[in-house]
Amino acid sequence: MDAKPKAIQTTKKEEPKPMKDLSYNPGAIEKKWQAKWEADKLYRSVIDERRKKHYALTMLPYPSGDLHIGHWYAMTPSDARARFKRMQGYNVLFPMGFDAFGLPAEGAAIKNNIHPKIWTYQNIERMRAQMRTMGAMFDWEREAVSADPEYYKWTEWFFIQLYKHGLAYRKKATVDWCPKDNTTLAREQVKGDDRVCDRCGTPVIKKELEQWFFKATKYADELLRFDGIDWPEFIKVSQTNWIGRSEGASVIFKTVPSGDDKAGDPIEIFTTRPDTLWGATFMVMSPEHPLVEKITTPEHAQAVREYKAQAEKQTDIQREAKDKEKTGVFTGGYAINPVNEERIPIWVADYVLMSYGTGAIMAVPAHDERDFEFARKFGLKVIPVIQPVGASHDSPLQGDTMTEAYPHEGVMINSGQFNGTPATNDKGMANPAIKAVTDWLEQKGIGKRDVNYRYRDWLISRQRFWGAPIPMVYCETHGWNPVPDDQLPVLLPDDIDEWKPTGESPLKFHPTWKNTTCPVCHGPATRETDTMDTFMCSSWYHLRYLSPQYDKGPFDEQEYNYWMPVDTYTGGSEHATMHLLYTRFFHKALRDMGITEGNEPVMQLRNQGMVLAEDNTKMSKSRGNVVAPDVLVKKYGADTVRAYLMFFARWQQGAPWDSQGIEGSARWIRRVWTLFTDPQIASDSAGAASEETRRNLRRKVHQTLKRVTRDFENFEFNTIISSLMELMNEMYKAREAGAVGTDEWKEAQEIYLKMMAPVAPHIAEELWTEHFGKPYSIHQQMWSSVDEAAAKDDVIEIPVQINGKVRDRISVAADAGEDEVKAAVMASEVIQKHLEGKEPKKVIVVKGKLVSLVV
RNA sequence: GCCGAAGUGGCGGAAUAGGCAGACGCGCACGACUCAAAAUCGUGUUCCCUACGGGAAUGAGGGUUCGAUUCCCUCCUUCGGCACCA
Repeated sequence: MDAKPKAIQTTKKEEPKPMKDLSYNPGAIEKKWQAKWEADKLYRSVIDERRKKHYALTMLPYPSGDLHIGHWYAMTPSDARARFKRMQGYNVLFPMGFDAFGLPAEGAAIKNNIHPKIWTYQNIERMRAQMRTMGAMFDWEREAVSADPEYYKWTEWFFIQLYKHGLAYRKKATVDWCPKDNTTLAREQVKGDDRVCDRCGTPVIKKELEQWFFKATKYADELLRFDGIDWPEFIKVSQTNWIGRSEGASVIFKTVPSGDDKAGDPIEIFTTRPDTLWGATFMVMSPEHPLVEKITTPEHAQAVREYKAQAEKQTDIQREAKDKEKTGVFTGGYAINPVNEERIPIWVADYVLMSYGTGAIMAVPAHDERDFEFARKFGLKVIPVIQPVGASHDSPLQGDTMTEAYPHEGVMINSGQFNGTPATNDKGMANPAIKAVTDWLEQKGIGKRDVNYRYRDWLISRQRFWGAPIPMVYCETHGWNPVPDDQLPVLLPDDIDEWKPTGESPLKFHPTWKNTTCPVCHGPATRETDTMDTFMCSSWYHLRYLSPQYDKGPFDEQEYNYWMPVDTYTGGSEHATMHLLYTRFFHKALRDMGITEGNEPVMQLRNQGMVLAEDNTKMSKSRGNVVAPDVLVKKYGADTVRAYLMFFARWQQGAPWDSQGIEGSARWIRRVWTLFTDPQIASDSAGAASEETRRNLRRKVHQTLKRVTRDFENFEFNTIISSLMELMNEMYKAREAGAVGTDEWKEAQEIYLKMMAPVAPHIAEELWTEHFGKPYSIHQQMWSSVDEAAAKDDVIEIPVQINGKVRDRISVAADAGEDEVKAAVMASEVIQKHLEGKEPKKVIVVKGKLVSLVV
């Protein structure tokens, strides 16, 4: 039959009827569905006690102005997983908001003379619109913006709660100061060897200032425990390193009285090696140690004064440089080693830091590299007290001839009744020598078990405008008092016009803002003009999402009880020791104040990697290598951008962008479209498929479903896409074999679209609803379950190895018994050829996997 | 120096209970369609050799095993955390 005349005839007759547009037009489809989903409140999450909840959280962005590809990389795979969870039947909460306080807004204020609030809210509006193009299932009714007064009212309230519970306090301290951002920083926000500001990369300097702190160190031990939470190993390790717990003992050394007013002040030291006490041949104090002056004898006063002065002048980087030669001066004073009554000299040296331990140490040169270097330079005594095992006969350690310290395991010597006790490389009380000596010290009352941390309290004062005000008031007579709750929030003024950074908060220079009355006596008082670290705002945003309009408290308890804790949290790993540590501290502090429950806010944490530029460097505006998602969405559609971001790298690792690579994902989306919409397919040899074709199709579908389900669970997005591509390729082949129209084909289509829905929500909806006429919405469908029987292979091809080398492949029934398989192997000509008539010594049959012959 | 993660084709990567290394995609090559190009479709693509066959290969070396990308030991490289922290 000739089809051509017929076709011409049809066209003529049916001309008035417009042809359905069958080409894939992502721009139109995506806009259409985004509008409908929003109008229908498809992604509104409300408490439903009958269903299991799933709180999926992704880190909220700073409204810097434009959504970049990194935001997409963080958010769209997280969205896909949240969608998957939803299809699995969970009641999913997936909120979004803005971390809206922060420095760049002030930078813009200075540059463009625009109020930070205006700049910030303009950016938020722009980014919201950009985010809508992602087609994510954000519940916008739960949006929270940390710069909204309704939000920061509660940030202030939390501060007051912490203050009232003794967890917020003010003290004068040597603090880190960024000279570019003109503000103090928390220790976590100073990074790297060169101690630079985390935000701007400028090296920080030290300043002596009175600031507000949160008592995070109270939770040091608890923060080291990660019980019951599924967090990446390296985040836990980073936090553990940061907290830096070391176990040891504190010991009190009495000083030798040598003048009228120096009647033997005791000096406390901390050591992790109390087992080496007998080897302590001198003491070293930090130049800042308060007892230095008292201990120093008149003859040494001049030298000590000079040394202190030069130490003060040096920066931390100079002082803490590891290759720096040791310096120090003798004070003229002596201490008594409490374990053997030896008189030992007391020195001052800057290698001992006032900020750690007690600012004074016992020096054991034989077993500590730093002390050894110091002792050799200044000719101080070296007494070994740990002898390496085995070395004792031929070359025992000797104080005079040692060339380096011996900080390793051995046996105690020169240590009285402890001689012979084995000292291992174990730290703390796991070391028998340390344990024995510490127990003895406690018995004798000389010292006690002690623990020291690197971790410091969180400095939260910032000398900046655009942050939540610290709600404290100072009165000459009543000191510091919190602003009464009914006066919260302390609002930021709109009428500010001087932004120049001066090193003090712009609020200080506002003519009236700081003037208020004392909450106690109602007399004149002044407000704190510093604002809070923005990490304070982000420590609790996951709670504000629960009820952003709630005004009786920071959150609605009912919402809390249903949704918390966060089930999965996704975001960048650069926050390992900042936000992710602060938020844990915050939750524990709130728990102790009776505000939250449970020990941890976040159960499962996963970090995405970074999308690098095509030249393998970090994307930056100055390099001009930034990939703009808006342009990509316009060219390919959001579904393709989403798919490519999930496909192009291991999500938790990241990779350089590849502008050609995205074509592969675009092709996949288009080929799916064609496969499901091409009218030719429906007519071509439909229904003629053999039993085998249909069985194979169904098997592939269920095998894919199994893998995709598993990979979604494990955040392995790249293999989800490749499995879907593979199945699509199979379906094209099945189409050629006439599978279209069969029950297996229909099932394949349905499962395919459901698997695709979390990845590419728009095209999946369009095909599901418009082309197959299935009930709207695909995003409210249940995830299909795997038919294990269908997924099972019935005939498998297995390799046959001879001495570990694959020589042939044979086809056997999947459930074939060992004898059957063996027979099939022996029947192979190739195998017989390789055996050369020999009988295999051993035949290993691994069911369903392979056969291995040993000759 | 201590702690952690990772090293697989030209590239991103797959192989998730020790069992066919290189799935899927990019790129490249060839072919079909086209006047031509793009798009699309098809075929091939780890390396080496005397090439319908054979050998080597998952950072390097060793070990366990019939069999190791996978487990164990030593080392190298890259990335991240800590570091004069007593």
